[in-house]
This record gives sequence, C-alpha cells and structure tokens, in this order.
Amino acid sequence: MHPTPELLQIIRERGGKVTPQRLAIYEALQGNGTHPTAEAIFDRIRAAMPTVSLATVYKTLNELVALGELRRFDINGVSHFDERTDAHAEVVCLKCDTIVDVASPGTPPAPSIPGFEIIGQTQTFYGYCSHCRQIGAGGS
Amino acid sequence: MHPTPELLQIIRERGGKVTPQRLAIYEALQGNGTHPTAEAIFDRIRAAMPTVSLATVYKTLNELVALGELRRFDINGVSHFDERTDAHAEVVCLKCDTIVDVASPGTPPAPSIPGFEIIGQTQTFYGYCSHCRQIGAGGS
DNA sequence: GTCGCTGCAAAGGTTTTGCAAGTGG
DNA sequence: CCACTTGCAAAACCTTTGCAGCGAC
Repeated sequence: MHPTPELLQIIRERGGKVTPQRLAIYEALQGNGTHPTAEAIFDRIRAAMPTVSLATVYKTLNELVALGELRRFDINGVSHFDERTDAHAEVVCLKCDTIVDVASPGTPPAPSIPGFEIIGQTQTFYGYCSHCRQIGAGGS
Repeated sequence: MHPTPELLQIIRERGGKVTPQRLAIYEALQGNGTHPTAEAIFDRIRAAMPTVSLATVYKTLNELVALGELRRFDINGVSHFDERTDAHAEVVCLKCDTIVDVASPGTPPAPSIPGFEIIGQTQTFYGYCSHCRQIGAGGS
C-alpha cells in the first residue's frame, strides 16, 4: 500500500474526494503487520471519529482492494486486510485467528501453469501462537 | 486426509457411528484437487442421496476439520475444503475463485517464531486463470 | 452548485444451531 | 435399547446495498 499522501493523489486523479473518513482509514492501515478486520479498523478510527459507520469502512477498504492497494482474504468467515501486496510470508493462529507477517524464509519460485497469470503470492504457516498454546490448543 | 476405511475406524474409535451420509461425504472428498465448497459437496452427494441436508454436510466437514483430516479456508465469504493437510502449493483465480493444487516448486523452510508452533503450511499464488483471462480480467 | 460520499437501516448470502424423529451398534 | 445423527427451519453472522442528506471542490 502506498503512503497516505500518494493514496490521496490517486483518489483525486480518479475524481474522488478526500474525506476525513478516508484519511482516518488510510492512517489506520499504515504500518500494520496484523491484518486487521473491517471491524478492527472501525473500532480504531471510531475513537477519533465516533459517527463513522461500519458500511463506510467496508466501502473504503473494498475501494482500496479494487485499486490494488490492499489485499483482502477471509479467515473463518471474517475478512482481513493486508497492506502488503508483495510476496511475503505470514503466520496464522488456528485458534485466535491472529495473523502476523514474518520475514520470508526465502521466496519460492512461482510455478508455471499454462495460461495462468500469477500476480502475487504468499506463504502461509498454520499453527498456534504462544498465547493460545498456554491456554491449551490441543485436541478438544 | 486418510482414505475412507481409516476414517471410519477413527470415527468408531471416538464412539461415533458410520452413517450413509458420512460415507458419501468421505467418498466425495477423496482425490480432490479442486477445494470444493460445502455446497459443491452437497450437490455431488445429493445425486445418490436426495434427502441429505446441507446442515449435515457442514457438520461432517467441520468434524473432519476438528480431527485434523481436512483444512478449511474461506474465499470471498465461502468456505472451501482441502483434503490435503501437508505442505503444498495452490493457485487461486481472483475472478472465479477456483483453486487448484499445483506441484510445489520447492517447500520453503518454516520460519522460527518464538513460542509459535507451526503445524502446516501452504504457498498460495494469486492471479487469473486462462478462462477468466479470455473473458477479460483486467481492471475495469 | 454539483457530484460524490456518508450513515442508517434493511437486505443478502453463508454457516450454525435447536430439537424431534430416525438409526447404527 | 441408548446414544449419536440426521433433517428441517430458524437464527446468527458478516457484508453489501439503497437512499436521503451532507460536504468536498
């Protein structure tokens, strides 16, 4: 994702408007290695902007996804957003659904599938975070 | 995922019962590189078992996930199920959401995160399949 | 002043749940 | 027979949509 000033320019160039809501959402996304949900972003900006609506957050996030500035993916029926669109690795806790970016242990080469155009990739590691392991993440 | 006979044994050992529904669902999952949705499984077994319900399919699939026999993940708000739980690579079409397993171009080493227990991994490649590219998948 | 954006509330689609009836062991 | 499962339908959940009013430019 581009830094906020560039995002504002992109919006302007497309005939869009720079609103306080967009600004707040862009800022809330910057420097995030935690892949927040729409609701997490919502809560974050509501502190400074109590009247903002969840629908607006969704619209703005989807807009960024359409612009290729954000990657969206679902975990257990909930959408998460990743400001990184380049190849990287992430770790997912199967219990609390927390997702954390990690240093890629080595970018694997892209496979060649005839006719398929690859535009991005991630490595995903599943497991249990230290917090959930202490609570007890094993069977049942 | 284990082959059907072993799955039946696992169910029995846990005090469960071998029902025609479970049998049909296990069979429908075997040899699948396509990561079907619950509804896809539902349609598949309904041909031979018209009275089966979608709720039963969900319950059975979730049961297999809890047993570690199946991996579940969401694409655009819809759950897909993968019979492979080992490290492998897959390709996702961003337009039609089709997911296909591919030969892993090389399994990357797992990163070391203190306290985090890694139990599985996948490499995911995003892009557009040949079919969707012909229709026109670019911006718009 | 215009056009796009916001916020509200209601709709939409998928997945889960509760419970009576059915069935495997 | 008893306990586990099934199937139905309703509930729950997240996300999207429609529209009137507001605000950026």
